[in-house]
Parts: sequence; structure tokens; C-alpha cells
Amino acid sequence: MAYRRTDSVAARLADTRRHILNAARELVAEGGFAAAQMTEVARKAGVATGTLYRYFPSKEELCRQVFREVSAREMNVLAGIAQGPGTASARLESVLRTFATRAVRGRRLAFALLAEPVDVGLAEERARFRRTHGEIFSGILEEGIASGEFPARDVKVTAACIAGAIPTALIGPLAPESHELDEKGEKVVDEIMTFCLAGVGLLQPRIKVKSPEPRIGEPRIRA
Amino acid sequence: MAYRRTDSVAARLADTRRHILNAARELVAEGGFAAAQMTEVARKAGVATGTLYRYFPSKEELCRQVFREVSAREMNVLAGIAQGPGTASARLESVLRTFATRAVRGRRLAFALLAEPVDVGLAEERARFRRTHGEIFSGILEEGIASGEFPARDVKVTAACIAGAIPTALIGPLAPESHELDEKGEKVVDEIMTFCLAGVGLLQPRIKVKSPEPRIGEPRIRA
DNA sequence: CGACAATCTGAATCATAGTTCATTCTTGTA
DNA sequence: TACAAGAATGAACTATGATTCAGATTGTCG
Repeated sequence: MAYRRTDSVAARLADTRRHILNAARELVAEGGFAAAQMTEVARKAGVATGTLYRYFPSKEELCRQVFREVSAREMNVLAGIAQGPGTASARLESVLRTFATRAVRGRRLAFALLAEPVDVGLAEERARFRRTHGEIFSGILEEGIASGEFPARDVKVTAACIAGAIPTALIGPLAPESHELDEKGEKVVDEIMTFCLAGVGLLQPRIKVKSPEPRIGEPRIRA
Repeated sequence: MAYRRTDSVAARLADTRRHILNAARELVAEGGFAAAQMTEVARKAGVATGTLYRYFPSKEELCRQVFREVSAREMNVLAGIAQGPGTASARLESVLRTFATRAVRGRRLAFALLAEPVDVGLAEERARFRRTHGEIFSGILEEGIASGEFPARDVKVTAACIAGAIPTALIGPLAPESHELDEKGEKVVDEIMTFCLAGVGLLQPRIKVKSPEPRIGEPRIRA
């Protein structure tokens, strides 16, 4: 027997892989995907450029992986809320607020995920990201329609509208150089929510909807 | 006296410039900005590569110019409607429908303007484009709020929401390979409008709004 | 330890596409 | 027609940044 990868080596490899991904993620968080150049990633991760290619077949794959990890984190948060307890309208509200608020908080990263000019590979990843957003919204919408909380609509289109409205409304303010959100962030989020909730037909509902479980720390939007 | 640019030469120069811009625009309309490579543009325009640089300082400028021309055409159509006669709600409706419908018709070009991955220069141009959209929407919204047709809102955010919702809802279907809109186009447009109009607070208005001048060929959206 | 395999290194290479510029062709005036 | 200046040409150049790979290092096992 000639060679066998020991656990300690496997661990070190995994560790290096993480280091690389973390380095890349940090660069993206600081300067967007444009800042994630292979040389920089390598330097920040403390390895040689060539080493990156022992872990990822190409820059595109590395960046995609970063994109997926970061976006998965967001999606999980939202999916958790979507699948949680509460009326559809309460969950929709919570999901929207969370989405927008987290984007405002993680400004640069959100910009990178949602709006930064990227090449086709990442654009594809971004499309998937938005589609998943759409699915989360659709799910809630379907339930809300079934329960009579929302009027019947094409949920896919409606979900896509929401998925587009939020980032776009935030983008100007979200752009790395803008500091608009530092102060007005909450107000902007409220306005966006008003629009989206009204868009699905909620704010002026035919039947007054009672929301049985308002979440702590999730204040109602202004009427 | 040695040399003077005659009218006929000036005309030829202007003509060449137009040829170049048209060639570029056609390439963009066929394959997006990605297809607008200098060599290709030159070939299509029937000039040498170097000649392009006698008319435009860089590829970026050439592409920006193309972007501006194409988007200006769209903006003018919308601005015309916005400044035309009719209640704010009627104009808003008309503008939204026109925006969406034209995007569906001019599929590839719309995709290039709204969603194709482009580099930073064009992304800037695109941001301006969206901002102008926003301004058109804001204008109508302000008037509608003043006249009591819409509830009071932050018009900038609301306008941005609309400007984001429409393209995003169209993008999946708008993507060059998708043929979804060939049949379902109208329905999708209707759904998007429903969302946006409801979003501004219109579809279930406090006071029933009568639209005095419904435009020919601009059917009302389904109730 | 010695031999072999896996891993790492980073300067050199490559790929792409935009840009340049020495040269040629056209146009305007004397 | 001669000649100067503008315009056009397109092959060569360049800039950027990803990718490679021959050699060095580290790890495994008899």
C-alpha cells in the first residue's frame, strides 16, 4: 500500500478550502465580486495562486460557491420564516421586512448579490437566487389565497414583482457609495413593504384580516 | 488655405457615424451587448476597426451611446403618455402597460437594456435609465396623490418599486431563450399591472375613480 | 530512513478583446 | 496637377487577469 489520505490531512485540506472560501467571501463583502481576483483571494487566504486551482476548477466556480453560500444563508432565514407559524399575511410581512432589513444591514454584500455588475456565470447564480426568492413568496401567497387572506392572483408573477421591487427600491440607497440608508433605512423599508403588501391586495383587504400571532420584534407597518 | 471640411464630407462623416451606431444597435438587438464587439461592429458597419476610434473614443462610449439612444426612445414614449391628458391613474395605467408591452415586443433589446449582464459603464447607464423611469412614475404619482386618486406615499420609493417589479417579473420570460411570452405575454402584463396598481393603492380605491379618457387600444386591466 | 505520492508554489504563459499607429487612400485648394 | 491635410485601414500591440506547470515541499508507509 502506497499512500492513504489521513484524517489530519483531510482536515487540513478542508480547512484550506474554508480559508479560501472565507477569504473570497470577505473580499466580496468589502469590494464586491469585482474585488475577488484570484491573486487577491490567494493572498488573503495565505496560499499560492496555483493552490486555488487545486480546490476550485476555475474562478467562476469559486465565485459561484461563494455566491451560493452567502445567498443560501439569506434564503434559509427567509424560508424559516415562511415555514414558521402564523397567518400567511403575517409571514409575508415578516419575510419582506426581514429581506429588506437584512439587505440594508449587510449593505455591500447585498449589493453584490443583488445588483453589482457581474459576468454571466454569476448572473445565472443570481437568477437562481431570485427564483428562489420567488418560490418562497409564491408559497406564502398560495397559502394566503387558499385561506382567503389575499385575492386570487398569478402567484408566480406576483412573487417576481416582489422579488424585483425590493432590491430595486433599495439599490440606489444600496449602492456602495450611498449613505442614504444610514438614517432613512427604516422608513424606506416601511415604504417598500407598504407597496408590496398593497400589491398582493393586503392593505385594503375586502375582509379585514386579523393577524393572530404578531411576532415579537416585528412591528406592524404603519397603516 | 489648405483644407476645409466641405458639407459633403461632413455629411459622409455623419453618415458613417450613423452606420456605426446602427450596426452596433443591430448587434445588440440580436445578441445583446455581449455581441457588440468592436471587430463585429466594424464589420457590420463596413468600416475598419480603427475607424471606430475616429468616431468614438472607446468601446464603452460607443455602447453607452447605443444604450442612450435606445433607452431614450422608450423613455420618450413613456414621458409622452405621462405628460398627456387623462387622470393620473389612467396615465399610470397606460404607462405601465406600455412599458411592459413594449418590453415584451422588443424582447431581446429589452433584455439587453434591463437585465443582461453588462460591465460597469453600461450598468451606470442602466441605472440612469431606471432612475428616469422612476421619475416618470413619480411625477404621475405625485399628481395622483395631489388629486386624491392615490393615497399619500413616498413617491420615490414607490416609483422605484414599480421600476423594479416590471422588469423582474418579465425577466424570466424575457430571457432570450425563453418563449414563454409568445403566448402568455398579455396575461403576464396584466398580472404585473394588477400588482403595481394595487401597490400604489389604486385597485381598491377609497373613492371610486372614474377615468374620463380611456385610450383607444389601451384596454382596462381586468378588475 | 528512503521512495513514492500528494500537495503547494508563483513566475511564466495564455486568452480575449480593446486599442494603437504607420501606412495608404481621399479630399480640398492653389 | 501638385501637394497638404484629413480620413480610413487593419495588422500589430497591449492590458488585464485567469490559468498552467515544472520544480520544491510535505506527508505516508514499508
